[in-house]
Amino acid sequence: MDKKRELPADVIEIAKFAKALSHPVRVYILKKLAGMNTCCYSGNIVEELPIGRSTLSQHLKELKYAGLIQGEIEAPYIKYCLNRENWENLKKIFGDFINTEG
Amino acid sequence: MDKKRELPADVIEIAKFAKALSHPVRVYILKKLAGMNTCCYSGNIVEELPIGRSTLSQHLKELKYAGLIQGEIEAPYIKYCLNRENWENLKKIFGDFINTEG
DNA sequence: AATATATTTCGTATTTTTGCGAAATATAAA
DNA sequence: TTTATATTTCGCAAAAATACGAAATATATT
Repeated sequence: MDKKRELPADVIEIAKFAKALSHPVRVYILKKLAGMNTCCYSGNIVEELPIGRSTLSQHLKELKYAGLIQGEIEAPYIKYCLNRENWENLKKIFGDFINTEG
Repeated sequence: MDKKRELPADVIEIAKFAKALSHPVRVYILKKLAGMNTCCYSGNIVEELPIGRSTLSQHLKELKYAGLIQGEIEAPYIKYCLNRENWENLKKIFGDFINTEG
């Protein structure tokens, strides 16, 4: 029987990505960006959702922090795109997790 | 351009499952249960992790609430097992999500 | 330089999550 | 029936997440 220990790194990584996906607004944004093979603007997203601009901004910030999206200035807009590299990483991590087998 | 609307049901469902996975202790438990093709006891889990018994109990409660595990009394223990049906559901939901394409 | 537009940051309030120890519960064993 | 064991629930405190409007920032246009 294993003794008390820290949680394994892969488990922590799964939880970190899951946390980024734990709010429907963030899932919506990621799904949109992964679905369109293009990018989008904060202003367009906020028109589709029942939240304010500053709230959206916070969700975008969290997705940036998780490395899942990136913003590029295209003044006066900011164009948000999926971070393909980390998105692939998330796919791998989650793919492995849901295929956990005995 | 779409007008402000509620978030789609599938997006909400993804976020709900992601929330259940947003804490490493809960990921650890699910991974363990999905990996072993068997069940386990609260007492065995708590010995492996750096958290107290009542804290673990709360995490188990959340996983139960999310429908991902179920407990069966096997006095004086409680045997926790994966809820295979909902686990399959999570696999499908997440599988579809990570395969979101343009 | 002044104005208009898009977005973020700040300050704040509310709610939710996380964690713990003590007490309660339930049941097996003596 | 008493005692011991496993787990949960309760009560609480601290931290994090969520949301908003007002103000700040940055930059294009006039």
